Amino acid sequence: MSAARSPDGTVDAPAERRPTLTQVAALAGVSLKTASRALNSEPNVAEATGRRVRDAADHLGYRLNGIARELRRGATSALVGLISGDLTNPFYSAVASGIERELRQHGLQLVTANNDEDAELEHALIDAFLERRVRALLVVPSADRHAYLAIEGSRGVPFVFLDRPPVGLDADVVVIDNAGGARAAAEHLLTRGHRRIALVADLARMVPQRGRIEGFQQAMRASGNDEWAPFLRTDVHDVSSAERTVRELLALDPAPTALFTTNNRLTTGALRALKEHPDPPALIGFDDFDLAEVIGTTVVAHDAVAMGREAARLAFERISGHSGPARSIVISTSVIARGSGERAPRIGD
Amino acid sequence: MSAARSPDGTVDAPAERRPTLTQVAALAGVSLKTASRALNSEPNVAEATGRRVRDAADHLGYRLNGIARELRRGATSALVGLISGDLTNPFYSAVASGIERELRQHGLQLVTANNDEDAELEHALIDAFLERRVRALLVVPSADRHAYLAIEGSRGVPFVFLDRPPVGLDADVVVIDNAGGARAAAEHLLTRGHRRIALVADLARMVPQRGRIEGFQQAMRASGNDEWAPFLRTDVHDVSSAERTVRELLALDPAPTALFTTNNRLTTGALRALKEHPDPPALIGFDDFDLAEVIGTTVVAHDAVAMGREAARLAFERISGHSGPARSIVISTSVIARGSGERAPRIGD
DNA sequence: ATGAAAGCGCTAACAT
DNA sequence: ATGTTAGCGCTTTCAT
Repeated sequence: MSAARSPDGTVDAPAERRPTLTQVAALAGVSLKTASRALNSEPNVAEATGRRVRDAADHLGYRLNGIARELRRGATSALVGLISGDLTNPFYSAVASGIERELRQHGLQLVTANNDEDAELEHALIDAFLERRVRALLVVPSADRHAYLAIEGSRGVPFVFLDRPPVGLDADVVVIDNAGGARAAAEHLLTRGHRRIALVADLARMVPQRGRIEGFQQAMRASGNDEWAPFLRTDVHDVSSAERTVRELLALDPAPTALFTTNNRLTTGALRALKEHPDPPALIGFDDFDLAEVIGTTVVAHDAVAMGREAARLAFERISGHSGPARSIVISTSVIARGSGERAPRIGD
Repeated sequence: MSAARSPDGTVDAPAERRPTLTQVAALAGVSLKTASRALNSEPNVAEATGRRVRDAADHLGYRLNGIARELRRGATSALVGLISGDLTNPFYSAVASGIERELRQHGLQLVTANNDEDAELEHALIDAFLERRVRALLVVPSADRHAYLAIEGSRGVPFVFLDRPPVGLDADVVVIDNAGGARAAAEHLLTRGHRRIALVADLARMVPQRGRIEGFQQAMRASGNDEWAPFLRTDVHDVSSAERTVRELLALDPAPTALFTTNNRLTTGALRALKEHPDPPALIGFDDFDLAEVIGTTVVAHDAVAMGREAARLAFERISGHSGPARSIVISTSVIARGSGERAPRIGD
């Protein structure tokens, strides 16, 4: 090995040029092509020749250059891109994990990027990924329009949209049964006698949120209940504003007897507001979370890892040549009763 | 635009070859190099010429080929690799998020891979990333030896290790003050009068775990307390075995009056075991978590996002040519009292 | 079983 | 302001 470190522990200056296959071949005393064959385990290399080439490569610290290989083989990488919101949100990281595990089965590598929930940045990231010739692109979209991607789809870069359908583009999509889950949550509360039910929702312009709001409203309408209307709050986007919103709701007179929060962030905020409340309202949250069982929070659960896995599966089928109409997979939901959603309204409420 | 979809919504078969810069140049009636200049916003292109080239590119659905560019520019990508455990663990996703945000400042892109806590897979992933000519490699190592990477470091691919120092290799590293945090937690419990303190730790072969165990033991020794010894449990690796272990500890006679769990998974398990316990022991957990405030769990907190950010910073400095001795950054910890760690032992205990 | 030549798509260096 | 030539490091094609 050449000097990786000086005796004093100093890491040497970089910038040595990496050895090339030509150098390996020269050192081994064979032609370029023979060296290539040996290092790629191709047939028709004599045992002894192969050994010589591998020794030379080890000696030089040689590694095949994936960039040159990919260029020669058709300028398409083994990378699949994922563009989503911040991975500290457990929903996105669960999705990413599901994708990653599925891709690995097929020797593909996940590249992630955070769109910061910004449409312009998202567009730029998509461009960057396409320049880098990703094999497929998975997007949890923030942007409102994706028609500009149509020509890419036709060139063999499959797109799969997660959580939110694309706008102006007909592509594979994996979504949650938002309306169904919200309807089930609403019915769960109605069945226990609640009428003044507050709905705390995130940005109403986002399609999944709209689905959850509409599912909730459908259930209310179907039951002939309209006492929820004064307690509708939308465009609550982070934990602290959710906490504030819930405090305000509980200060009303009459106050709601139950809450439905439409994602994990808002549920966290609600739990903060309800902490140490002497007589907390019933609560159901969309999205399951790690400690829900410990806290006793009733949730609308769904399998975010499966969502990622299915999306990766769809993408891989397209990569493998599947063509045909755009497909749509719906991830089902289920209400998991853990106590908070089963609290009845007080007598007379 | 050429047919992206047929009238029936069918996505057409892929495999059309992508247009090249040569074709764009031909269509625009300029030379290859002029087209290159125009699309890269280089100087010395006439306004009108630039427009013509861009129109031609749009018309053909052309995108620069990042692979060819990177080959020509020196076979080094704009990618930085991260190899860590599963991103559904909030610790890893927080680290990834910190890295991602820092890299973005410098136009670098994060590529993630999950080592599944397996040393062989980790080695293979490192090889794959190096073949792909990543600019830097960030590793939360699982493997026991990294000496084989020394020659890479000398070739200008900077390595930064997170959470666990590399073995047999002198490279930049960012770690948590494990011993200090554990010592503080132990003292916190000792101060409140606890003597029979249980320690529930993950795999003892992992360096961060060893640091936490040793910090705890140091504090015990310093206080002259040795009643903790029967309650030491290590190699508890997942939520359900942590739950089981804590149940077993509490069934002992005498039972411990306090617990210290050495990471977020184990704390979750302990919380499950303690749920609905009539007289729970005191509890402090290493790693903060979202709902700790709601549940009232005292923790040893540290900034995992900052850890990622610092690691990315170190890597970027090396990419930018910094050479010099390997550096080591220690992320500090603090005990956040939220109730569970302040419960005193029962009188007489 | 091995080798020579061509070229993937682009940018750098050097004209003009 | 634009064009020409060479070549990044590899794999492919076609010899031998």
